[in-house]
Amino acid sequence: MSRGTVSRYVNGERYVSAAARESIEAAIVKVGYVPNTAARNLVMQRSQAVGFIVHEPHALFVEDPNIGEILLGANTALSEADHQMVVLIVDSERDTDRVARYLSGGFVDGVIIVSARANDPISRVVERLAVPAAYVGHPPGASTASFVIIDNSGAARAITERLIGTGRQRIGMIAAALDRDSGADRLAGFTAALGDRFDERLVEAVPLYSYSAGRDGMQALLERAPDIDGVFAASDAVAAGALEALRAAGRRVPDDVGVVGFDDSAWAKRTLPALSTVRQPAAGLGRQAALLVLDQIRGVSAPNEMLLDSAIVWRDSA
Amino acid sequence: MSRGTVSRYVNGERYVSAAARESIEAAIVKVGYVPNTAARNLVMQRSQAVGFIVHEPHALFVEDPNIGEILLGANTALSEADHQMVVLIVDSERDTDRVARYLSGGFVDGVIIVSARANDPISRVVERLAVPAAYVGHPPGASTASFVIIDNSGAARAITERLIGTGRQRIGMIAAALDRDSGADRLAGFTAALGDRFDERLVEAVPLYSYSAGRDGMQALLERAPDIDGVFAASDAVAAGALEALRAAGRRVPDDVGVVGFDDSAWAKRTLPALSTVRQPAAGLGRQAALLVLDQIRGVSAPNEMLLDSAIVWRDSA
DNA sequence: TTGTAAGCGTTATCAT
DNA sequence: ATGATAACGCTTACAA
Repeated sequence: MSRGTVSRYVNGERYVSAAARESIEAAIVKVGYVPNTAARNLVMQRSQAVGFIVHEPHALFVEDPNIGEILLGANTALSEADHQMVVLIVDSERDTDRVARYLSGGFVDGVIIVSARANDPISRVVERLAVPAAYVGHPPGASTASFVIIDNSGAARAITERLIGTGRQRIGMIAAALDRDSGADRLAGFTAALGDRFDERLVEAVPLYSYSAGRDGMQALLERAPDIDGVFAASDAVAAGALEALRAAGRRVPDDVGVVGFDDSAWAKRTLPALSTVRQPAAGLGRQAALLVLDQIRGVSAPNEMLLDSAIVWRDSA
Repeated sequence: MSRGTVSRYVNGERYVSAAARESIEAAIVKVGYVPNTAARNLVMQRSQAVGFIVHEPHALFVEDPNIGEILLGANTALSEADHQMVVLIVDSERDTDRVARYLSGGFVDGVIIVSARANDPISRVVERLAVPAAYVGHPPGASTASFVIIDNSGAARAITERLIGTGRQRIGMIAAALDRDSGADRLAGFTAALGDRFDERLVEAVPLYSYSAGRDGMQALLERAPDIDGVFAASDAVAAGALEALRAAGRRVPDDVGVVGFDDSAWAKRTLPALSTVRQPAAGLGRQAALLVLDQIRGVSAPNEMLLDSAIVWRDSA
């Protein structure tokens, strides 16, 4: 039998006689044949794989439960579409170059990108190669890629308003990651909610959505404005850190100061007191991003955008 | 110029004249040429990529900081060796099959496997294909692969002994993941440390290294043995859950009951009180696993094993 | 120093 | 229903 026949058999096409089928099966076990997908990809010009690019600062990747959730959501959707998700971690300059080469190598038919920053080299490569792409969050620059977002600004505004509603007078914010749209938008929502009452001395900007940044930020806020009685932390991890600083300073939560977070991640239910926060559909973000790339890969649709709902969860911290 | 010359230029070999170099460079920018790595791999028979296979129950992948740390450690080492790390997530039956196909496709030159369970289909594929492999933890079955471990049993024994040393009389354990070597070994160490004083009614087995499993396990233990005054939780997440149950039951930690964990993950420093625990060199495990596969890929050495040190960290919970 | 040509393991298009 | 044969985009002798 010829390679052609074997190929047909392996791909389950019709027109393979029982006799051929049998001898092929025998040969396969005898030789221990496994199809070489790389060769197939070369001729097929597709890989049935989608990259998931994570470009987070070290600490955050480890402690942010959101990204794990997004990852799993994306994997589920890709798996259902019989695509392999390969996650690529960008943790250094070298990584950037290598990942760029990987993408041009035709190893993936599309990519999902989380937390890209303005002027991200990876984004530029993706755009130049015209690889189907979907961002979780706003794409940097004037990209033509798809993206999924939540209304960070609106949600921040809503939760701040509820904080106001509980009678807090001196409300501050620990703003994080202002170089990303999510961070900037949350601050914008906070500002909008406060209106006239906004006092810039009550906002402390920290670099990362991290526990330690939250602790430090709260400390700074307490020094600058000891009369603070409410704080919106840009994420649950930040809020958890703030809680520690508050505790160290002898302030009771929510009695002396109310605090609210953002994400409804694993942190939220496990801090003491449990956090009032914004629920973010992390797995849904991943899933939708996956569906958006798949659409582009299939040529079904042009790049598209999508807004997912978030909701306020009221617990004990405010 | 011919393909051959271009190939030589691209791979930075010698014997390329200045004239040729120039016209090639011009052509490259003009056409926007990017090498197709898939084609190169096909002829070279290697991919310069190493798979990192994660096969964790859903919840754990999201909330276990260890795995993130291992991932990052491995990525650093692979990156230094100019290899692309691709992480493959196994979260369903379909995933298993797809990942197996991916491996046979020649997309990776080797694999790092975390938390494989006995009789793992992925492990069988890896073995059959004779892909260079390194496990973090003991490989299941009589594998010929490399692996990196810590002395789970010895560390468990040591921390239990220190718990005894603080005068606790009724010491129990929340044992987790007994179907994995790490879980089983920690229980063995605990048992050994207690010797005659071991009371099987004081150990509660839970399925996962998770917060909720810890909460439930502690509850069960409190019901069965209200006089318990010390507990070794199989991981920090489990310990954190146990702390919640203890708090709910009105027990003070460490006054009424001392608790110790395992891992020294992000949990440990952030629970109240902070956890006494075993420090596990998570990033180091990842790094060493990477080096072990790289060695095999280069044919430098046969499969090998490696033991990394752990240490006890004494904080406030016991 | 450069060009030529074989070959990597598949799929796809033809004849047969 | 099956066998040739030409791609796919690259590396690598070997010849020029």
